[in-house]
Amino acid sequence: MNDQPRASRARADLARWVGIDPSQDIPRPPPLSRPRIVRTALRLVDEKGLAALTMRALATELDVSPMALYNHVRDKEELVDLMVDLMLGEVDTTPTEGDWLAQLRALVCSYHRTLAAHHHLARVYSGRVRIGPHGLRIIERALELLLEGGLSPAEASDAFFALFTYTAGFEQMGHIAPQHPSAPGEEAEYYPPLPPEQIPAITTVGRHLDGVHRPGRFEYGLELLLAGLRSRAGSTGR
Amino acid sequence: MNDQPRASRARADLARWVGIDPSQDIPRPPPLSRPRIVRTALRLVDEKGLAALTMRALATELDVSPMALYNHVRDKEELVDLMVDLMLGEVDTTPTEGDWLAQLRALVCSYHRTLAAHHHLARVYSGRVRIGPHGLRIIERALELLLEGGLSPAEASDAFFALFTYTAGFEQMGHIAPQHPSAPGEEAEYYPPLPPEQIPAITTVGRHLDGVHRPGRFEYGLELLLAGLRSRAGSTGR
DNA sequence: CCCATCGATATACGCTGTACACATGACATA
DNA sequence: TATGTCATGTGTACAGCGTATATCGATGGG
Repeated sequence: MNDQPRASRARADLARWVGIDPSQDIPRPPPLSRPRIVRTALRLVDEKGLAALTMRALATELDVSPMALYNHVRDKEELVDLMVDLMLGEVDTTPTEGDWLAQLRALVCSYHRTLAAHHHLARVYSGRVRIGPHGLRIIERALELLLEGGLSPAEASDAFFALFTYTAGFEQMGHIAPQHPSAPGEEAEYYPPLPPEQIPAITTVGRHLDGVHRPGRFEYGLELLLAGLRSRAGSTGR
Repeated sequence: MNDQPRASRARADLARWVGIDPSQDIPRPPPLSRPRIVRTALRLVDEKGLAALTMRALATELDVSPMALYNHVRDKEELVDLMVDLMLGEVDTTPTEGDWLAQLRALVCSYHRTLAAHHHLARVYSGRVRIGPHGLRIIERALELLLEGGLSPAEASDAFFALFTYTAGFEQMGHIAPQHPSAPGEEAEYYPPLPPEQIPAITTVGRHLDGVHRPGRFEYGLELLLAGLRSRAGSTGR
């Protein structure tokens, strides 16, 4: 005996245990592969947060030994890069109707929606990440539209950064809770709360500050940027 | 013997070793305190990067046992929050000359310069961080100026987020190196490089894409946002 | 003078990423 | 059919992490 791989033997044992014929094929999990690893990792992070992404936890999820992952992925950093590019594959870059500005708005909104859908991963998404094919496709599309709008290459580059760093930064910024957390006294405060008269503007704005994710808040900043771009599009650029 | 604390005994031993009178006072390190811990941690991160911030390394830097830190700081997360607020203390919020837009520009630029000066820490700076007194002061000043500009509380809040998430996102975004890293072949590529004809817009823009930190790039996006705000300032808001 | 208290220490635990040596099963070749 | 070869999965081990816990030592008040 002992002539079976561990996994299939375990599956047969399980079959015997629950009382079904172990010789009949228990549906075996699909073989380990780079895409399956990355997909599973992304699902794991989406569901349980970034801290839950552990090589051990991921291996368990895939019913495999931790070190097996390293046959397909150099290290955890590469895994994260691949996850980011997988996520970016969800951004819709197909041309839509409308002028270049409308299409740019659609592109950036799709980018934003994608980051929001994977906000745990978005929090780690920064320039450190290697650009993959999907990221490249997004950049290509954005620059194409900016050039179509008449911007010079230098200005198109600046505009691209403005749009996409705003979007990434927006999704990274969490909740603002300057004073009392929702359950007062539950978490001890590092800082003594300030009386309202010392922060009149904050007091005036009040609840409007709560939460980045108020609907329309992202679009507000985006429209500011796009309006600026429209007004510059005709001019000669730098 | 053994009636001296370890540190001072070690200092006396050192004095004897180098041949000076151990009874005369070797300048003793300042006592451990919360501000000193946070200052040292910030210096450590600035010099060696975020990964170098280890409770053990920080303790060594302070010539103290690792666990001693926990008498002054709840855990590493609180330490980072305190570091962020210490950093934000460098942002200049004093009123300057000029109208509200000019002052807002000055404020955001100071914020940006501060983040750039501590770019390692800036990379971790996100909304998860508790807002401390210095952060609060910056928010207060920004909202004050936006309200002075005639924006409604709701719009002032949106504008605040637009400006500061753009800035934070900008500083978080690192270098873009979609194709070959500077030393080709040095790092293995995850992704096969694409031929230029598949990415014409990127090819056209070319070297302008390199690096977020091109001088003036941050200001370009900032001016887009400010121009949008100016044009909205007169209107009734939402 | 003694004891309480508070800060620093030493030790230890569970967790992480991953290096290394080995096992195994599939396949090319003879 | 027998035999290497090689890719892929396993088991073990290690250094380093944050930090819980117990202990120790100096110091200030009764």
